[in-house]
Amino acid sequence: MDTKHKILDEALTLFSEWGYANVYVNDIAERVGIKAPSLYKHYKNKQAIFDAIIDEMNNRFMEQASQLNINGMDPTKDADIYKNMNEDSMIELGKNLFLYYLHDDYTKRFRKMLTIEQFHDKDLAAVYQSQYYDMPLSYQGMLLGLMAAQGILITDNVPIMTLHFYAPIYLLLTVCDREPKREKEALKTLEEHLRQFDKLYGRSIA
Amino acid sequence: MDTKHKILDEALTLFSEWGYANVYVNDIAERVGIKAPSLYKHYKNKQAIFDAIIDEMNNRFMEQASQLNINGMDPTKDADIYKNMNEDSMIELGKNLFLYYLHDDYTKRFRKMLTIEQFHDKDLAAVYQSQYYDMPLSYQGMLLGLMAAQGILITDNVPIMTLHFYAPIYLLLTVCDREPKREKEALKTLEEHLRQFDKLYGRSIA
DNA sequence: CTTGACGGCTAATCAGAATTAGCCTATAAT
DNA sequence: ATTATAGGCTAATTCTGATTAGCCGTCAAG
Repeated sequence: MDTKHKILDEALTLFSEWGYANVYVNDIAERVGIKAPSLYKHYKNKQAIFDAIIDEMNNRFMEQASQLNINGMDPTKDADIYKNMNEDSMIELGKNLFLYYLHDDYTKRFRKMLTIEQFHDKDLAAVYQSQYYDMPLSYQGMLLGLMAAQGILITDNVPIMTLHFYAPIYLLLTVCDREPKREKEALKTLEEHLRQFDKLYGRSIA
Repeated sequence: MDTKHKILDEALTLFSEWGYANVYVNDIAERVGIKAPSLYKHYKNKQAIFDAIIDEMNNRFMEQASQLNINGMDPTKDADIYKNMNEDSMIELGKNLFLYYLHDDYTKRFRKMLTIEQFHDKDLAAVYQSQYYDMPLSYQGMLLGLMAAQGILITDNVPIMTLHFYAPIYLLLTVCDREPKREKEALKTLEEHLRQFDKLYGRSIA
């Protein structure tokens, strides 16, 4: 990886753990394996490093969103993927979602950084809201809605059902971000949550 | 309020919005209405202010916990309070919990500060975990468990039912912390969540 | 071969924020 | 009345961390 990019990478790691203000350009340089002044050959200043990270994130999220939209717009694609959905699809969806959020290194660091910086930056708050509230609810709402349409799940209120699906996942995620050692426990709880969710909304109860 | 305490109060306000490192002793002093050096008549240094806030919080939480414990230990007290519980009790419990967390000024500021500082301080992470995961689940688990014992709620897994009750409340709380303007929307969602929860677990379904 | 851009380094410099020194006033206890 | 203390102020001082200056080696393009 070229230095310029390694700087962003290491900076993100540090920012996500300590917050912007607690990280010194020196720390970043050290991890990159150069001296602090050399950073300035690549970025105008510390703030520019932060901004570049945000930019990169925006790009990634934009890609991600456009992909979702394309699928959302194209019923054949959806049908293709979800034509043989069943109860297990839902459980898979939950587990995959959780594990992706939890283990994807970039996502994880970015989420933690957002968590730390959200309150003093409106834009970051908005990004957080979008990534961890609005988009998950609407995207998963679409999937669960499909399942409901097929009678796999039963409800008269898809958004709230989606909330019931997602909120525990989110809560467990924050637990693991805070104390990774609780991951095993969280995974067990996740399993139980999904099984119970299936009992509550699955056709088994009808 | 005496100066010494006002310092803690204003510092907490600032820390909860900007994080420890982004707040200057000058800012605190200004809000208190004194000059920065005067702060040092009350606290050894900036860190001591932070520590005093944590101390105060520990005391409050300890009190709170001991009260819960006393109730938990004393079945007559519980019976007294919860003998005529019904579906509405559960809805009340949810709304009160949410509104208390959301509007209690001290709680709110402290929660936001914890959110910001949690990742670089094991102790704070533990406090957060306790206050917003373990304790709510165990305390509400007790209450919902009582309701289940009385047949008001039906489940074979009280902990997961409690998670289903609490996780959406927590998620909506974080939404409001981030963007208070979404409070109305969140309250509406909360209502729907609780009604749906009642449908899913209440005896109406049995 | 030689030159200029790139990216590294050391040694300043700058800026800003925490903290200390030392003084002053009010007040409460002797 | 005297004095000790609490708590405020202004004016340093100190510390720390970001940034700049200026030097140097490498290497690719001409």
